[in-house]
Amino acid sequence: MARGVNKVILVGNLGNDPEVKYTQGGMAVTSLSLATTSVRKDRDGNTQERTEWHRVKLFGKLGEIAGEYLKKGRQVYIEGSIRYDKYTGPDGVEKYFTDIVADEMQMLGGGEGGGGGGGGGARREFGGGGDRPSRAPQRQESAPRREAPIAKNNDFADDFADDDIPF
Amino acid sequence: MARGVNKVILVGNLGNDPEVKYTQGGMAVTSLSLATTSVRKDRDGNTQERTEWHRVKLFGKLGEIAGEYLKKGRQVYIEGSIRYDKYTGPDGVEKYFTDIVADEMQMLGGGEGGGGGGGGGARREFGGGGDRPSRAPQRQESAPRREAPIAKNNDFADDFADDDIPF
Amino acid sequence: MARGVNKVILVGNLGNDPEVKYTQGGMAVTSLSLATTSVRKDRDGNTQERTEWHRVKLFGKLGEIAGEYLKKGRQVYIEGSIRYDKYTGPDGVEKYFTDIVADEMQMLGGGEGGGGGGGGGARREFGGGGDRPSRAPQRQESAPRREAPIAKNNDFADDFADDDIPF
Amino acid sequence: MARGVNKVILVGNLGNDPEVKYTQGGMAVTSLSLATTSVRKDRDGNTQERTEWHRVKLFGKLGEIAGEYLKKGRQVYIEGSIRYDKYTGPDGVEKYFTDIVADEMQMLGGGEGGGGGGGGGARREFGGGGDRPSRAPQRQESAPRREAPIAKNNDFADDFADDDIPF
DNA sequence: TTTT
DNA sequence: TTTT
Repeated sequence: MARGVNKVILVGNLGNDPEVKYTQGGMAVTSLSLATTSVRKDRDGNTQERTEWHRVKLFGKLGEIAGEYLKKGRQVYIEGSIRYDKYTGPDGVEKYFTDIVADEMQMLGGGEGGGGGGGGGARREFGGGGDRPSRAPQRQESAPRREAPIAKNNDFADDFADDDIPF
Repeated sequence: MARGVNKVILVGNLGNDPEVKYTQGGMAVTSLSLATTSVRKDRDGNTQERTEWHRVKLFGKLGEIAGEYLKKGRQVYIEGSIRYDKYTGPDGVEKYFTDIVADEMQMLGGGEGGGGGGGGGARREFGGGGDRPSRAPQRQESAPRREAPIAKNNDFADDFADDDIPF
Repeated sequence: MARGVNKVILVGNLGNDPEVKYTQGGMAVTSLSLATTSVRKDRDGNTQERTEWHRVKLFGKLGEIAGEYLKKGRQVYIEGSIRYDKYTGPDGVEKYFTDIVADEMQMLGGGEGGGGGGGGGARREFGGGGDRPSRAPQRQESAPRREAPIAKNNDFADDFADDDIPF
Repeated sequence: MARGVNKVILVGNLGNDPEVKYTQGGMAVTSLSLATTSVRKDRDGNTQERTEWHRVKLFGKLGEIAGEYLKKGRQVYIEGSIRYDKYTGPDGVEKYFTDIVADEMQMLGGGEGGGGGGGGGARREFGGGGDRPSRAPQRQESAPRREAPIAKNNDFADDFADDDIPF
C-alpha cells in the first residue's frame, strides 16, 4: 500500500562482486554497485559519456539469490524504489546515502557466470517468516565476539528489526 | 542513446512551490521537492509510514511549465532518471546530492490550481536551440549585481554549459 | 519469478464505472476501461490527439477496492502486465483480447469521489488464502440458478481456478 | 505531450529475426516478436509457466538499428507504449491488433550476435526530417511496380503519412 | 515540506 | 516463435 509511487528501473552492470551481510536474525542484506551509462552528443558533435553508480540493496531471499549468482561485470535488471537515508557519524557529521531497494531482479545476458541458476529472475518476498537463514549461521559464527558485527557503516542492516524487510 | 537503463517514475505531492532559476544563457532550471509515502503493517500489526523527499530537477521548457503551473501540495507524475552529484564546498567538505532529472511531467488531479493549462502534460526537449528564454531576462535583471547570481549552492545550474540540458 | 520483464504503467481516466464480478470461489474480478491520450503536432503544425482505451483487470482484494472507490471519470495510476488472450466463440470464430492485469493501483486527484478511503493505494495480494469473499456471497445468491453465472464472455473469470489469481 | 501515461517496459527474447519494411517515403518500420515468460507455483506446488508474445514496432532510425543488430533469440529491453488498432478486412471482418510502439531499445547480453554495434542502445527520434532512408531505396527498387507494396496486412505502415512517426 |  |  502506498500514497504515491516511487519506482526505479535499472539495467546496468555490476562494478564489483555483491557484498552479502546478515542481520543478527539471519536475514541477508546484499549490496550491489551498479553502473548505468548515458551517451549523447554535445553541441560540438562530440560524444559525451556519464556513468551513474547506484547502490542497490536486496533483502532476504532476493539478497541470497543475488549473492549467489551475480558477479562483477554481470548485467542485471533491477526494479525497486529510492530510499534516502541520513546517518550521523560518531564525529557528529551527517552523511547522506541514497539506496535503491530492490523488489525484483533479473539476471541478463545468458549466464556465462556459471552455476545452474543463471539467467533466472527473482522477486522480493512480502510477508515475513519465509526467510531461511541458510548460510547466515556460518557467517555469524565466523565473527563471533562483536557487539554489532554487521552494519558498522550504516549499511542499512541496523535500520530495521531483524528479519523485517524494510520499506 | 545509452548503455543501460536509468529510469525513475514518481507520483507524489509537492512540499513547496517550485523554485525556478535561470542559467546565464536563459535556460530555466526548476527544482521540486516531491513526497512519496509508503505505508505498511509491521509484524505487530501497526501501521508504519515512511516518506521519501525527492529533489526533482526540470530543465528548459519543461522547467518553465513546472514553474508556471505547479504549486505546493499539487500531485504530479514525474518520469526521469537518477543523477548523483558530489560537490566540494569552500571548506573542503564533500557533499553528495541525488537528483531526479525529469524527462516528462504530468499534472494530476484535475487542476484546481488555476491557469488554463492545468492537467496537461509536458515532455523534455531534446535537440538544442529551441529554448526560448522567455521570462528569463526579467529574472536576470531582478538580480543584477552578483558574480554568480545563479546556482550558488550547486543547484545543478553550473554543471553544464548554458542552454545545454544535462544528462 | 520470471524470465523476462512485462511491465505496464498507466495513468488515465475511467470511461465507465468499474464492473465487478466474482468467481464461484468468491474472488472479485474487476474490469476498468481506462483512457490515455497522446497529443502531438503533426508536420503541418496541427494538434493531433489519439486515445487508447485499456482493458484493466484487478483480482482479489485489489479488485474489491477498485470496485468500491473508483468511479467513471476518476483518474488512476495502474501498474501491471500485459496479457494476450484468445477466445474461440461458439461460432468457431477466434477473438483476441489484450488485458492489463493490475498489480498495483493508486487513486489520483484528491478523492472527490467520496468514501473515506479515497486517495489511497493498494497492492495485489500474492500468496493465496487471504481473500475474504466479503460481498461475494450475496452476489452469488442474487444469481442462483445458472450454470456459469459469471464470465459468460470470457472476462478472464473462467481462465483460472477459483481464488487463484492468474498470472 | 500527453494527457495520461501509457508506458510499457519489456525485457524478452526475440522469437524470430526482425522484419523490416519501408514506407513509400523510406521510413523503416520494423516488427519484433518478443517473448516474456512468467513462472509461478500453483496451489499444488507445481511450477506453471506462461509466455506472452508481444508485437513490437520500431520506426525510423530505431527500426533500422533493430533490423541491423537484433537476431532471433537475442535478449532486448524495450520501452514504449501500447497501441490498439482495428482493421476491417476486405471480407468485412474486424480484426484487432495490439502493438508495443518502441521509444527506446537496449540490446542486452553482451552482443555475441556480431557486428560492432552490439550491446548498445538507441532512442526514438522525435522531430521529423532526420530520417535517412539509408537502405530503403534498394528495398523499394526490389519491389517496383505495386500500388501499395508495403503494409498489405495492416502492419502499421499505412496508418500514417510517410516519414511521420506515429504516436 | 506534501498528501489522504 | 524465444530463453534458461
